[in-house]
Amino acid sequence: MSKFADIIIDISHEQLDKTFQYIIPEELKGEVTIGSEVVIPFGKSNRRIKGYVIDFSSQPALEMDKMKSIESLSGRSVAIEGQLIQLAAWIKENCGSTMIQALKTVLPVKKQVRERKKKDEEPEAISPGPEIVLNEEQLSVVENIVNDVDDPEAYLIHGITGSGKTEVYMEIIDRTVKEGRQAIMLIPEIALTYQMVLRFRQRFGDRVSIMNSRLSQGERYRGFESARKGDIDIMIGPRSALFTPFKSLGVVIIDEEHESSYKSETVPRYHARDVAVARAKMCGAKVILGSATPSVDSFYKASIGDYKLFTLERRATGGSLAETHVVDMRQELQRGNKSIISGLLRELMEDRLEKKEQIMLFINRRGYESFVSCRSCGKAVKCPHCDVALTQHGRSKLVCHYCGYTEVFDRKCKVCGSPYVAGFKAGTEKVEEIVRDMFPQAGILRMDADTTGKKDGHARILSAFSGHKADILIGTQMIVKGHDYANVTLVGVLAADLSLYSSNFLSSERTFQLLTQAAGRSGRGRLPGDVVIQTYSPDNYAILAAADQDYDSFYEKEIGYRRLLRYPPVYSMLLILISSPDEEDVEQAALAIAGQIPEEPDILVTGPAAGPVSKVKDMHKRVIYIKASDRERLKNIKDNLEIFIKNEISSKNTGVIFDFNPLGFM
DNA sequence: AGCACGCCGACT
DNA sequence: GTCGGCGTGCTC
Repeated sequence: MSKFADIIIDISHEQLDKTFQYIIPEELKGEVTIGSEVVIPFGKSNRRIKGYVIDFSSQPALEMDKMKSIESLSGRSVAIEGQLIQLAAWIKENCGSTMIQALKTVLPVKKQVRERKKKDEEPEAISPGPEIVLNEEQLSVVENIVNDVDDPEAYLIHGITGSGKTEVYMEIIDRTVKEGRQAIMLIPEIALTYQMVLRFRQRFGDRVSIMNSRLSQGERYRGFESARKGDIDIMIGPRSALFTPFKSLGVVIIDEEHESSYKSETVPRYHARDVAVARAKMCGAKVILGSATPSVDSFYKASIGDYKLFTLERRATGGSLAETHVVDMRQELQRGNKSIISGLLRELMEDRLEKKEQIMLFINRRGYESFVSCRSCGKAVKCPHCDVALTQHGRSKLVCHYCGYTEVFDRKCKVCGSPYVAGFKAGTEKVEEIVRDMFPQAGILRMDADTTGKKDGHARILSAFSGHKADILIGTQMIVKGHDYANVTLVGVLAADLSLYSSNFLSSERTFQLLTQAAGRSGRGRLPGDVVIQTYSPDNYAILAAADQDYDSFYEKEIGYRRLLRYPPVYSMLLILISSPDEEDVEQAALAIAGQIPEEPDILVTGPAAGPVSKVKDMHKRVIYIKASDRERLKNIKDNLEIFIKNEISSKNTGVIFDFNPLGFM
C-alpha cells in the first residue's frame, strides 16, 4: 500500500526541519517502520546520509522523476532518535495530533545558542551531605521494585506525607546509574525546591541536570545534548524532561503523580504518565509513580493489575499525623460569628502565637475568581473577548485571566448604569486584612500571584517564613505543595469547599488532594500539629476522608461515583473541542462532527455544547464529549473523525482539537 | 548542515 | 584567459 516514506534528515536543524519523501524499494517493504534509521541519497551530489522514517504515504508528494529511493536500513538497530520518533508516533496515535505536532514535542528543534553567562541560582554541592540510611519500609520498596520480574506498566508508591519517598527515588536512581543506565525524574513545576536540588547535587554531583520551564530553548537543548553525549545520567525536570535522549534509560520516576501539570494543555494533549509507560516499554525501563494522594486514575490501574502498588505508612521523620477538626461554618454563623475565622481556629491561633509556633492559612481558590459585579442588577463585569468575568487587580484595574484584556475599573455598571459595582473579595488580601485586625502583634506573610510576581518572590517569601521571620503564612494552593516547615503546628483551611463547586467530574478528587496536602503541612517536625478545615459542606465525603487522612475510603466512594456516571478511569472519555472566529461556522462544524459519531449502545455522546467558557480570544467554542468503555474503540472513532474533518471541515478557519481523558474543560 | 551554483579579483 | 572568494539557495 504505502510506497513512500516521509523521512526527516537532521532533527537538530531548523532549515531541515521538514520531511522528504523517498520511495521504499521492494526488498525493504515490511522492514521499514516508523522510527527506522535509514540511509538515503541526498542533494545534487547524492551524498549518503542518515534519516529517520516518521510516516508513510501512498501518494507521491511531487513528480516521480524527482524521487529517489531509500538505499538501506542503517546498521544500528534503534538509535535514540528512532526511539523518540516511535514515541512521537505513539503520541500521534493515542492523543490525537498530527505527526509534526507530536515530533515537535518530542524532538526540540535546535535553536541558535548564544553563550550566556551563567545565571545559576542553583546550590553548589561543596559538602557531600549526610549519609542516608533507609528505614526498613523504604528499603523493602526499593528491593521489591528493583528485583521485580513481573514487569507491570508502572509501580505506584502511595506514601503518606513525610514517609520519605525522595530517599526511595534516590536509592533506585543510584542503583540504576551504577548499572550503567540513566534516570529521568519528573516533578511538577512548582515543586522544584532548593532542598531537593541540593539533595540530588550532594548525592549525584554534576551527573545530574536540572530543567525548569524558565530555561530558554537553547539552554534546554544544551541539557538534552549533554544527555545524548553521556555527560549526565540523571535528568530532573517538568513534563518535557520525559523526552531526554538518554541512550539506555533505566527508570522514569514521576513524583506527585496526581498533579495536573503532567497533562499537556497544548496539542498533543498527552499525559506524562502514559507517555512514560510507552517510552519505558520501548527500552525496558521501569516507571515509578509516587504520591501521598494518588490520582484515582493510577489507583484504579493498580487495582486492576496494570500497576503494582506499594505503600509507605511510616513517617520517616518520626512525627505523627496532625489532628484534624472539621468546622461547620453554617453553625458558626448561627452562633453569631460572621468572621471567616471560626471560633476554634481563632483559639488555636492564639495558642500557637503564644507558644511561638507557626501557622499556615490556606485559601482554596481553585475554580473561583474574585470577580466584580453590580450590586443593583447583579451582572458581573465580563471580558468583551472571552465569556468570563474580569478579575480586579489593585484598586483600579480589571483583567481577563484568559486573554489578558485590561480595562479601567470605573465602578459604573455598563448594563444598568448604577454606580454600585464592587469586587467580591474573599481572596488572600482580604484574609490578610482580617487576620491583621485580629492579631495586630503577629508577623504575617502573604503568598499569592500578586506577591510572587516579582523576581524570586516565591523563594523569598518561603525562606522568610522558614526562617521564622513571620508567624503566619497566608496563601493559595502554592503554599501547600511539598514544603517542610518543622515549626508549623497549625494549618487552617478557610473555605474547603470552594473547589467542590466547579462543575467538573474531578472536583472531589481535587478537593481531597488539596485538603490532604494542606493537612500534611502541619506537625512535620517533632511538635504535634492541628488542622482546622472550615466548610459549608461538612458531610461531603471528600472533605471527611481528607480530615481522616483516609485515602482508601475516599477512593472507594469516588470510584463508585465514576463507575455509576461512566467517567474515567472506568470509562474512557474523548473531548472534541471545536473553535472558529465565526459562530455560525463553529455551530455547523460541531453538528457535522457529532453526526459522524456512530450510535452504539456502549458509546455515550454529550453535546455539542457551548461549554462553560464558550468564547475565548474572540474564538467561539463548542465541545463534544464521547465516553466508551473500550479505549481502542474511542481511538478508532477519533481516527475516522480525523479523516472526516480533513475532508469536510478543513476548508473553513475552524480548528478541531482532540483530548483523551481531559482534566479541564478548555 | 553541506554542497552546488554563481558572478567578481589576482595568478600560471 | 582561468582559479577561487564564500554569498544565496536548495535538498524528496
